[in-house]
Amino acid sequence: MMERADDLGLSLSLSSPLAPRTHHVAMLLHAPERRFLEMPLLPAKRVSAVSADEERSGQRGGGSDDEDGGCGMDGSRKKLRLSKDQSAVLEDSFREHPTLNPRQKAALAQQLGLRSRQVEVWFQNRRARTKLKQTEVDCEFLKRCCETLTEENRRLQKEVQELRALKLVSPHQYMHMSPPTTLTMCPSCERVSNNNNNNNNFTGDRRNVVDGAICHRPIAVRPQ
DNA sequence: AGCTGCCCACTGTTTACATCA
DNA sequence: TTTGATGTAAACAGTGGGCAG
Repeated sequence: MMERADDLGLSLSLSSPLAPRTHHVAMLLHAPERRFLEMPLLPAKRVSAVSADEERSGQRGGGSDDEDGGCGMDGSRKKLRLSKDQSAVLEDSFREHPTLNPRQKAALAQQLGLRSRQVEVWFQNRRARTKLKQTEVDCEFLKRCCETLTEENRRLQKEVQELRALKLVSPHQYMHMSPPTTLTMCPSCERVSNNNNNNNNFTGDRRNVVDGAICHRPIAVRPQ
């Protein structure tokens, strides 16, 4: 029963102060990935489950059992389940600042009726979850990049083969052909562009245009 | 150099839910 | 259809190491 990340609906907002510090790949994400990252916060299934449990147990919201560390009379630790409201407040707070200073922590703990330690642990776990989900997103994105590049490579190999064959068969016609698809890699930003639309790599203007931005050290790659 | 507090990674326990016989 | 066993994912929490003040 592997739940997909988007089913879980965890928010991994790139606007989070956590994101730029820890995840470089996230900065490269295109629109679909962004949409995923901006999904709602709580897994709906879990929310309803907790609510049902709340109704059954009548516990929740107060952490009144926590000064003893949540242990029952027999010494067994009773697992705490945060209420929907507590979770919502914590999530809101997390979105504002993924790490807490001692004052914020104490205030939040008081507001929610929890121990500071519980708030601290919740934030630690929340950061870990965020990181895990982000890693999954990054992995998925890189996988798609790899597939795209593999496909592009295959296409270009084929094109090279065809051009070589053409060159052998009719060299004269080959000389008068328009330039084939050519990829140009910018050495500074390491991005690859298709210069079919701008042939300035092979004209007077030797600058390299990558997605509209002009880089200054052109490298032209042409089929042999 | 030792202390303290914080964070992270790892791990264990508990809980809820899905599936199947 | 109901029920109990089982597997899995998620949430909460403890522990130890690293690091900065």
